[in-house]
Amino acid sequence: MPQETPNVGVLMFVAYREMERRVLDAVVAAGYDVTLAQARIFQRIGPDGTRLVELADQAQVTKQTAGFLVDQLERAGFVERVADPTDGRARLVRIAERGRRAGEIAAGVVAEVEAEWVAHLGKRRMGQLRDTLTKLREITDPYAR
Amino acid sequence: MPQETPNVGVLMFVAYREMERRVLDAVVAAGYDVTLAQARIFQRIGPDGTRLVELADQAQVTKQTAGFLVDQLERAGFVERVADPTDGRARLVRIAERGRRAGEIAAGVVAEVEAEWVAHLGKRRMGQLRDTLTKLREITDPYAR
DNA sequence: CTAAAGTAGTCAGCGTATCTGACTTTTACT
DNA sequence: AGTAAAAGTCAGATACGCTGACTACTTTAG
Repeated sequence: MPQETPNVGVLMFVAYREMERRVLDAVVAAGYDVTLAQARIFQRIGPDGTRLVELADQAQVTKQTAGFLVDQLERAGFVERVADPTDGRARLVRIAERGRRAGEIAAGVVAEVEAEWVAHLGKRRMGQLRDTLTKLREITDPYAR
Repeated sequence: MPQETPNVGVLMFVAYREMERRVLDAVVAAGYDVTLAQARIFQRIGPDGTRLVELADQAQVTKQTAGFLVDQLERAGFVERVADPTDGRARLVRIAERGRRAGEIAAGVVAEVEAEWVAHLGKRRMGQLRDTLTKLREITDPYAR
């Protein structure tokens, strides 16, 4: 679909990609050696831990892939696996201390990039953008929390 | 960066991913066997053909990776390589007949998904979204055409 | 007008990410 | 109790993407 005026999806991709690149670069530069795929999984872990299959669904990869990435994150000390008290089959992937520190750096960069966007778009349009995307999520994200 | 209220980047990713998945599924279902990575390159090819390095830059992969994917697209008959008349070092990747047909299917699905978004958001907000993202592209896409 | 520097693209080798399919263990339903 | 479903793992295969090194052509500077 070659086009001079990219569709809305592509426009979102471009901006997203910029955010992702900036965040990952900063986290890696801070000495937390994490890959893009690992970060995409890590990002989805909830405050009380999340099951592997849920992470897989949300990141849109198979559970095998998610398991593979969680293995790496665990070996690097970013996450830990604990038994799920409510279901003997399941285990919860939880953010560990080192992961928390890396997450804080990431959050800082996210705030920084968003501030740049506000500076370029203006506060009003940035607010609209966030609201519209949140609304759009209702029909595009089956795993909306 | 686990969070209940995802940042704007993640929100864009979710919607983008939905669009991408829908388009790719439709194209593959129509018998055009193309992978995600191939589609991301293909999508960037301009109407008069585009150089490999440009495709690589825009898709944010190395030129080797882009070359690898263009090889596959060429073998499958989606694109063709022609010499660049203005520069003997370069060749232009151009969309071939089969690619054009696949691109038409993709464009149809894009229109369909966008129509769903308009139905959910309203015409006004969809217009704002497009405008805002286009504006945002000024600072997030160094390769904006 | 030639030497140096830069750009387009390819080749080779490697590691990461992702998939499909098959299996184990534990729930949940009837 | 007995079967179906769900969570997770194991094994094997493929696709993707990277770095480094190379060739060929073009541009620039002296």
